[in-house]
Formats: sequence, structure tokens, C-alpha cells
Amino acid sequence: MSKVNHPLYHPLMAKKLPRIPDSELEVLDALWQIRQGRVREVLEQLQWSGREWSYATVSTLLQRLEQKKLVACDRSGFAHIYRATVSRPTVVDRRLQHLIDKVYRGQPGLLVVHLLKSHQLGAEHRHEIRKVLDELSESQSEHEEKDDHA
Amino acid sequence: MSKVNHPLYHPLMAKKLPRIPDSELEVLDALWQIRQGRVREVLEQLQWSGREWSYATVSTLLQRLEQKKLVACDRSGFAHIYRATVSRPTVVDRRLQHLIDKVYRGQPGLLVVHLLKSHQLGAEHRHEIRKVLDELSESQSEHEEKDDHA
DNA sequence: GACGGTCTCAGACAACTGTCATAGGATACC
DNA sequence: GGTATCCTATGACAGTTGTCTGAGACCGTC
Repeated sequence: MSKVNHPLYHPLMAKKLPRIPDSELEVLDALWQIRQGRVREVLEQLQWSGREWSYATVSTLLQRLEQKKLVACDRSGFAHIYRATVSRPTVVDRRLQHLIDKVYRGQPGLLVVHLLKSHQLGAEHRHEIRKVLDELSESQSEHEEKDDHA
Repeated sequence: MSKVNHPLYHPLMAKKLPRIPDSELEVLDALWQIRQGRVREVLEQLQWSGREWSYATVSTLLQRLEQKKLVACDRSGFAHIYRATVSRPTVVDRRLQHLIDKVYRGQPGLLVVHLLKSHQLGAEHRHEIRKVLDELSESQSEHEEKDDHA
């Protein structure tokens, strides 16, 4: 099955993401939360989550993110307005994939099993997991033995 | 109860793991696979998995790992013998925890749900997941309403 | 039009990563 | 003992990350 025809395909997935170090990820995360904003607003969001960075640090990180085309910046006004150009799921997925490749031999199932065994999950999550799993099984058995469809 | 007397205590758990960059992780992984060995053997294992590094590179990485106390080195013989002093699960778990903290707000359940929805898992893993989940539910209902202990 | 508050930007810099070239010690074998 | 071979150790170097200081530009207002 080609990537492009994957049922979960999304245009953003096509973007070749550059490396995103932890610090930049935190800034991105703040941006995702406030949707968009000037440096100071991102900074405040970060402080809100316990990050004590200087204004300049945040500014630098935003610039680096912009260089990598992960955020865009509207410079028409006095204060520049930043917003992310990648979605959270895209980036998260990328990190996840990296982890899976690096330490789970590319097998996400191993990771799930590990997670279930070694981490406490909330009850709601357990229920949701079961639900998702049920759905998976259904669609799986429907398509049984002919899963190479578009 | 002190950490040291905890029933699940293990010396490795106490170790504050330093950052392990990807390159070092690959070397560690090779070491885990061969259990122990001299530089050349680690190199060969790495080549086996497709890594084209020079001898010196591997040697350097092993030394850096040694500085971080993640591998130990027996220097009694002609060729030094390296072996890991951290277990794979320890390191893997650490990476995983990092990911969960960074992008899943500390909630492993979110990660599992995400994984199930966006990654193709093998059928065996799906079955195993369900089994683990069932076990969890059982032990959970036993302890119902008094789960505020580790 | 001078002043206090905001804002951006460039540069800086140490630490960490990724990657090696190479000098030099030990072994082995003729 | 000479020399081919294997091993380690050191230093190097460019690129990335983490973090900030300081110089200057813009704005509203008295």
C-alpha cells in the first residue's frame, strides 16, 4: 500500500520534518495551545507550564522554528505574530515513529504492550483502548484476507 | 519507605540516567545484542544492522558511554572488553517516559490510543494487547476504589 | 520631541553531537 | 630485532542546542 493511499494520509505527513529538539518542541507546544501569538504571549504560556525562560530565548527558538518552516510569522504589524505551520499530530507522530524505529525495531505493537505493562493508565483510557481495539478487529475481520485495498 | 527498601528496587533504577543521544543509543543497542565485546565486535554488529561507521567513531562513542557510566570496560587484557551497565528496559523506559511527558501530558493512555489509531499493528500484538488489557481490568476491579498506592 | 515601555535582531558562547584521522602502544611472527 | 597487524587514545572540527545580553527600532503620551 502506498503511503499516499494510506487511509490516514494527510498532506502534512508528506512534509519532511527536520529535527526538533526538546526546547523547540516546548515552544511549538505552547504555540499550539494559544493557536498564535507574539513572543511575549508564547513566553507567558511557557511560564504558565513552569518554564522559566527569558524573552530572548523564546524569541530565538521561535526564529529557529521559523527557519525550519515549522512556524510562520506575520510581520505586518509592530509585534510579529507567530503560528505553527505543522500540526501537533504530525510532529508527535514523527517523534513516536522515531522512538519505535530506534528502540522497538519498528514494531508499534511492542511499544503498546510495553506501555500497558509498565505504566498506569487511567480507566477512561483503558476503556477507550478497548473500544479502538474492538473497532480494529471488526474492520480487520471484514476485510479479512484482502487487505491490499486502496 | 526509602527507595532503597522498596520491594521493586533495583540498583539500576536509582541511577539518574544522563541524556543518551541517538548515536550512543545505537552503540548501546549493539552492545546489548552481543552482550559484551571489544570495539571491533561492536562495530561489526553495527555494520550488520546497516550502520557504516568507522572504528574510531564507535570507539569514541563507547568511551563517551563509559564516561556516562552506561557501559563498563575491562582493560585487563590486550583488547578492552565493553559491556553495558544499564539494561535495555531501563533506557527504553526512560525514552518512553520522556516522550510521554513531552507530548502526551504525562498520560500514557493517550499514547496508546494514538498508537492504535495511527499505526498498523500485527495481529499477534493486537491479541496480546487485549490479553494484557483483560488482566489489567481484572486486577483493577479487585482493587477497586482503593488504588491510591503505587 | 523626550521618555518609558515594548519589540526585534544579531551575536555570542559554552555544551553536546556526529564523525573521523592519525599517532602511537602491544602482539606476533619470522 | 624488524615489521605487519591490531588495538587504544587524543585531538579535532563542524553542526546543533540551550540560553542569554545588549543594541537598537517603534509606540504612545505628556
